[in-house]
Amino acid sequence: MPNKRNTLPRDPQLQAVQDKRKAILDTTLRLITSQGYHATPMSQIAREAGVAAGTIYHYFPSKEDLMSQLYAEVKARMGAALAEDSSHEMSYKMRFWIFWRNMYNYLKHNENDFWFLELFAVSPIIKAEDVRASARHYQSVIDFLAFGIQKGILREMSPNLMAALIDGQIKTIIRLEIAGHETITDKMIADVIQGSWDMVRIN
Amino acid sequence: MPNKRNTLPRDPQLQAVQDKRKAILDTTLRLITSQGYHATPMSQIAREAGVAAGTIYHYFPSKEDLMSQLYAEVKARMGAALAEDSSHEMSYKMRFWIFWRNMYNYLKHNENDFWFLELFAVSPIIKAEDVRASARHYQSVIDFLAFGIQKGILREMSPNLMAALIDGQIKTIIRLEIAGHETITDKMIADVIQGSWDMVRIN
DNA sequence: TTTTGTAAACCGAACGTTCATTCGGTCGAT
DNA sequence: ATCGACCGAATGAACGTTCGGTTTACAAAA
Repeated sequence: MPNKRNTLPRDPQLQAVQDKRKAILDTTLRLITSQGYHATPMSQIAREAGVAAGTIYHYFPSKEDLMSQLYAEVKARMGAALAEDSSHEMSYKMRFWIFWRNMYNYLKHNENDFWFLELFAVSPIIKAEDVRASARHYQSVIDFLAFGIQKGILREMSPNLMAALIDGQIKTIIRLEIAGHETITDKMIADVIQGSWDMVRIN
Repeated sequence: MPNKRNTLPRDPQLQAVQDKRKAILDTTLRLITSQGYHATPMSQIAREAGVAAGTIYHYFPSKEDLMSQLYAEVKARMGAALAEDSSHEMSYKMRFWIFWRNMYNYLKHNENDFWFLELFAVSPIIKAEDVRASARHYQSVIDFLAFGIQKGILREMSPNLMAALIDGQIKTIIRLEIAGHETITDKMIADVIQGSWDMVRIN
């Protein structure tokens, strides 16, 4: 592969470029989740990210596109977190349990990511196309559920429906936990995991 | 009770007043759910509701307050729908089933209400105070679940957690159904109800 | 090594638009 | 004659985006 285009740029410059871009994305995530979309002006993002307003437009063509790219990054981060510590050598139930815990732990310890996804799951700002494009990060989970059905471990049910139901349960308990109206004990978490499992497995 | 203040105003006038207020609320609900908050100007609400912009401010002090009042009305509507056709003479499981179906049917046949609640459940526009104030409409459900626990029918679990989990499951399946990516059969609905029931009952 | 060329990164004041809200006034009912 | 309902043009603030100019990075030329 003598193709020169594959040569990586020098480190310091790449780093600097990523720093600004990252600062903008991080600041946007923080402000949007605490203030909402329409209450977060570009000028504030610029100020708190330590860049000029015009600089944002060097990296992102518009506010809307900034949101789309941020959405994609957050989705990718969570997709990566999902697969951790899972191996094909474990029992099926064990792998199910690990997927569940990975998603739960990730969302619980990344509240901004959680709220951002919640906000934009229902918002007309993120286009259906962006949502579809990000779905690929979760294909491994869908495949895992389909495999379980095929092996006769899980009930005959659409894997997408299954995934959505489990996703809903995890997000429900995290919402309660973050809201703080309810103290969530480890036993409650265990109960909900067991509930998820009982919901999809063949009895 | 000779108190004159309890006398109802004459019908035609009251009707007229309610018509404008209702037209504003209905139009707001329709536009917000299809366009989002920040993309729905007061001028458009006024135009499509058939009133002048200034008139909205005769009924609502601000856009934000208009949202709060609309939120309260939608919550109250759904709370009322929940209790229908339920009677203390039925079996516990039957009443559980009816609550579930009532909420499911209501949200499925009132998509605008559903999306509005979804939008504002996570939006900073609706204040925590409004959310808390609307919770009373669902007290009957919480009481019903607490009663089931006390009778030894349901698992020892916080009724609020139970209610949130079931609420989450209903909304999850409706989201899938409205999105249309997944064809939801009656059997799938029955499966999910059964799943909800298995999740909370003592086996 | 030093100078020069140049293109990308960056800045922030300025622009044009849009929006929530106001207000002076009209209308209709009593 | 009075008062609340209602109107819609006007207002002023806030916003997303643009743009002319400055700085920085780096390599080719001297």
